[in-house]
Amino acid sequence: MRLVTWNVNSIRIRLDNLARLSSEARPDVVCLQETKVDDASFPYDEVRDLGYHHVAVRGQKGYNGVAVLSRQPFEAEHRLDWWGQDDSRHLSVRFPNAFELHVFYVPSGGPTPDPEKNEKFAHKLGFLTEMAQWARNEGIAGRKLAIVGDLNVAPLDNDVWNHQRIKRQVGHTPLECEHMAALKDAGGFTDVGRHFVPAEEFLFTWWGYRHPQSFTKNYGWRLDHVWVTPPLARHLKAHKVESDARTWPRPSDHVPVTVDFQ
DNA sequence: ATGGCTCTAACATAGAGA
Repeated sequence: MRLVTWNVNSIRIRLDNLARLSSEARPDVVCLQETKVDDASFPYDEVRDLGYHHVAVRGQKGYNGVAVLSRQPFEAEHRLDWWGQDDSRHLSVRFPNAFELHVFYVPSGGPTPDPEKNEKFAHKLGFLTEMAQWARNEGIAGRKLAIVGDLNVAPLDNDVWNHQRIKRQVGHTPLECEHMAALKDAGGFTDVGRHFVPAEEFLFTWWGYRHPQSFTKNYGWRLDHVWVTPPLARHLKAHKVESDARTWPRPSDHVPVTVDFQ
């Protein structure tokens, strides 16, 4: 089966791009972040027309929002709150006789990498800390499970285009990278991107809008992740960052990440 | 140090993204 995670930066604006991805990559399951739409206004008919008849959404007006689109049915759906906030940053589903899938949209963290001065950064660190506690307390490492989504941290040196320049910026600070390492350890996770692409090579999933040449100059970051527990890691088959999607008309600043399981 | 650009809400411009 083929799984995709993608921060679409508004599902309603990105429907044509979703249709193109659906046609070209033929994913079985699509996990979305930043849908930016409340559940009543979600474009159910449009995604059903693409073949995704089983849909779980957790959205809100204007901000955040996650969703799972699937060609096959899933059994159960859960929503967890983090940092005491019901703000549409997590949704999970269970595929029968297969695995649990948890979709996350981790807070971006605001501009200043200091939790004393910036409540958004404190929120981000608290969110990542609670994820690690959850992974440990719930025995995640022993379950057949994947966490996917925009984790908003580029954890390794070659997950950004210039480590020395960016290591003081939110999303790539040593403190955030330590929180990611603790989460990875707590769940016994395999970082699927780095399972297939050596840490010596650049690997990016996000190119900002603000620099018009960011994609052509490859000023990228790896913010979007698929992490799997040991029982699921045995089934990994392939991985691809769909970088071409950044050149499509009206692109999201994030591109889809595809993982194949056998 | 700041802004670049894109999206939403809502109707001019401000907030958020990272």
